[in-house]
Amino acid sequence: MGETSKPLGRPRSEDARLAVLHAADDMLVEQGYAAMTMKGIAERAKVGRQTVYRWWSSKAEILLEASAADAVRELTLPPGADPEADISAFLSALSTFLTRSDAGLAYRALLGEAQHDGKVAELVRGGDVLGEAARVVIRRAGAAGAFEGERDDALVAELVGPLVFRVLSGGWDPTEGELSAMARRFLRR
Amino acid sequence: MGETSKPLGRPRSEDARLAVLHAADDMLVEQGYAAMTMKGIAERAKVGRQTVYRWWSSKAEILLEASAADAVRELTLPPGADPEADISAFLSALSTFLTRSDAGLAYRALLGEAQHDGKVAELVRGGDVLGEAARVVIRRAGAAGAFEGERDDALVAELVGPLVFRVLSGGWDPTEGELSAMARRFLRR
DNA sequence: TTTTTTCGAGTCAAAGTGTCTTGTAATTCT
DNA sequence: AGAATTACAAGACACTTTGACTCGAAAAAA
Repeated sequence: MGETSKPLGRPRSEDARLAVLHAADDMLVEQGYAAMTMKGIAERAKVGRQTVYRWWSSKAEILLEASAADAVRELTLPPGADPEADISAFLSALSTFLTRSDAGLAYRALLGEAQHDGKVAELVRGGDVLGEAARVVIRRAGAAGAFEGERDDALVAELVGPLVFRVLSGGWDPTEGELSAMARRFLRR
Repeated sequence: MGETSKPLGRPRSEDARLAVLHAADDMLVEQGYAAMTMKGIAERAKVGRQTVYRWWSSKAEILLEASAADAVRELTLPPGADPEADISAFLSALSTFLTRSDAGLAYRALLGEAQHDGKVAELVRGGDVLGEAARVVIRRAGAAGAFEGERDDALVAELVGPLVFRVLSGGWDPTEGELSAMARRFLRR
């Protein structure tokens, strides 16, 4: 059962796939989420409209695929010297991601859309980008045995919740000092 | 300069205003944010389309006005017996607000929209409903002198951030036990 | 009574939606 | 080689929303 036979017919065009992904990313950055349309993406990517609808059913899906890989890359860091430096570096990366990176812009757009679109909510729940990255850092900091008997999700929320909340609700751009204060507070618990 | 003379012309109809607000609220609950349209709201409120556009420029603005008052009411609680009970009760109210109340549904929709619409972002920043309510509770708990020299915004984010993050990113519905654990953690810092 | 502003109702062009059609290209199966 | 299958770009199609606009009527101050 290891090998699936090659599917019939003309294979999917990787060129077309990438063109759509890049067009979506560019349009989000240049014109904003509201101005993004399926029609506009198809035209910009020089791709048939049906080709877009065949593989994605909404602009949210396109955006998710376009940004997920970048998000993971930007939030995956080498281990720091000590737990405080490690956590602090992660919060700093998260802050930059949320406020400055294209992928972060897409993440916020998606999280936003998830609040009033059930399908997007499932997508976001499924590809839990932030959570994955945060868990790695938390485990590293807790290797010595702290955080015993605490739910993973609760810890993730404790770590990223305050920062994410401030960015989402106010467009706040934190200083390094505030970030390391947050890191210290998280570790003393 | 205390008194402004009465404006000329036909006064704004309070009936029309309320009809629009109620129509928007009902449509959000019954059909969801995506299905809400300016046209639909006007028709349901039995109001001219121009009347809607004259006073509000987007469905987000209507929703904000429709839910702001309710939100404040639902999140304003009588003081509790002790700080822990007080904070715990607030988190419980916040959780119910976010996951079950109509106004909370509107709040999440607005916070979502703010992520990809600058105008909505300013509206949300301006009418900082959650922050106002949280500050009251925090001040009450800190009356004895805790939390000295800490920025208000930081404290608000510490208190509500983890809960809000979990609801926004996963539609999570917390138990009473988890809420009081969060309250205790917030007070021991 | 005149002026000013709002009211409900509706028209209109522009744009997006998602499906469908047409003709062509790429790949596997017989 | 030829048939079957699937993807491709281009665009037609009916439907909907948008936001500016027009119309005549109504409500209040000057």
